[in-house]
Amino acid sequence: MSTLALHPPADAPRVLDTRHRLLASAIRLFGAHGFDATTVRDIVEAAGQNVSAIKYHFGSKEDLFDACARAVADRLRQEGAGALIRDGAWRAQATTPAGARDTIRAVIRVVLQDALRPDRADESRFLRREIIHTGRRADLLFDHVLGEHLAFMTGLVDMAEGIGDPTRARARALAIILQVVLLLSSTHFLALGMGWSAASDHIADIVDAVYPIHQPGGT
Amino acid sequence: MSTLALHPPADAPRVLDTRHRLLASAIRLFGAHGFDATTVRDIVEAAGQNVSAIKYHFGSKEDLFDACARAVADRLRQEGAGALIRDGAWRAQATTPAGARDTIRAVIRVVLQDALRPDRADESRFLRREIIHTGRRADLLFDHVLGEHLAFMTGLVDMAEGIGDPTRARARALAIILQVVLLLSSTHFLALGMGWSAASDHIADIVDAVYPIHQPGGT
DNA sequence: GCGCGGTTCAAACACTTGTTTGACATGCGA
DNA sequence: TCGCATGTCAAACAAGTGTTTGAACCGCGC
Repeated sequence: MSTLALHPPADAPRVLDTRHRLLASAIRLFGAHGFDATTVRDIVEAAGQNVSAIKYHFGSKEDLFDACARAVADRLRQEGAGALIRDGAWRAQATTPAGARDTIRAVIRVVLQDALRPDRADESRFLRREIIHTGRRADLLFDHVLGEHLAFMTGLVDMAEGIGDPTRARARALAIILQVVLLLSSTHFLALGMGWSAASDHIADIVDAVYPIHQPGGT
Repeated sequence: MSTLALHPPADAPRVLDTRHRLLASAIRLFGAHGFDATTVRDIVEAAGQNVSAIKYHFGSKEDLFDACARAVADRLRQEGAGALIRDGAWRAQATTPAGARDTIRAVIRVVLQDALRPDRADESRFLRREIIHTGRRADLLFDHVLGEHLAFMTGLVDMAEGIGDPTRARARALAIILQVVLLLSSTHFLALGMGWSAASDHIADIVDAVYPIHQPGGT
């Protein structure tokens, strides 16, 4: 069972364990199938709990979903790609266009690897589904997670491509991020179009597709 | 009411009219909210019909959805961007890297405009949702619509960027197509990230973001 | 042991879902 | 006009949904 993620409670009073098991199961199932297609009975069964535990601990199915969104935002911000992005080392090597280009490719690679880590896959999928599907808490996840990525990528793209115009740089950064988000999520499309069964086997290829070394302009 | 799309029946026996109204409403609602979130009562109410009309004319909700997928595939293949792509004129100007780059941008622009046409918006949204969400007939729509786009774009990208390797060119083309698909669909994300309320107002900006003139390699 | 707040449980509730039913309306040839 | 196939309709059905209920259980201070 892979429900052990999400702050494994060390001291763990019984009630906290129940809450965490419910949250982990809900994040996994909401992320995999969406809000409507996930039933509260699926969630409690996966967590080994009773239906009424949701009302008792969270209030309702919607409240549970909100708690999932907040938990995902907190975790990805503190431990996920967000933390890597805030690492100052990236900016040091992005002071020239060529350096910024290498940095963009490195960042994309790190984000891909991080999103595919088994202990982050559930939260990452939840985030992507909210973004792609415009879920009910997409705004929260954008404010707490994606917004930071977008600002960071905007600076890199501006330097790498010498854009100058902030709006254009921002749009370009958004397009790059959306590519990563969708390429990670549309596994069926990757299989149909490329014959790739798992994105994790083709991280380098995806980096090349999203931000190629050989640019349209030359070689 | 905008349910008048999709082969407005000229001769129109009563039964065909009913079928078409149901199909049009179903495509619109399935595309807007997805299979699970759309109820048969929503569909028949929008079409001004009775619940049992679905069983009588299509068999079941799933069969109705299949009919929608086939109708969307047929229409977009014959009249949508697919027909534009098969136009031989594109290839004539794509015999040099610079010409191919211009062609790619022109194709993206045409695809965007076509997808946003009021009389194609419903089918386009249905297609995008199936692709993004890996719906139950994503394979059919890929085979009949997207596959053609991918092959066409692969050739253009290969020429434009001098890639050579067919797999890399295909992956790059896939990434470009997915960008367009997602940028068209994630209106909420466009609003949060860019402050753009409607994609139709920013087609030129989106083309620049997906396939910029100024390339990473230099200005 | 006793009582009590916090927690869990099986069962039931109210509602929506896709589907089915049987009656009714319509058009058309004999 | 009759018979009949074709469409349509309101009503009901069975299953699944989120939610609520009231009793039982647990751990702890007294």
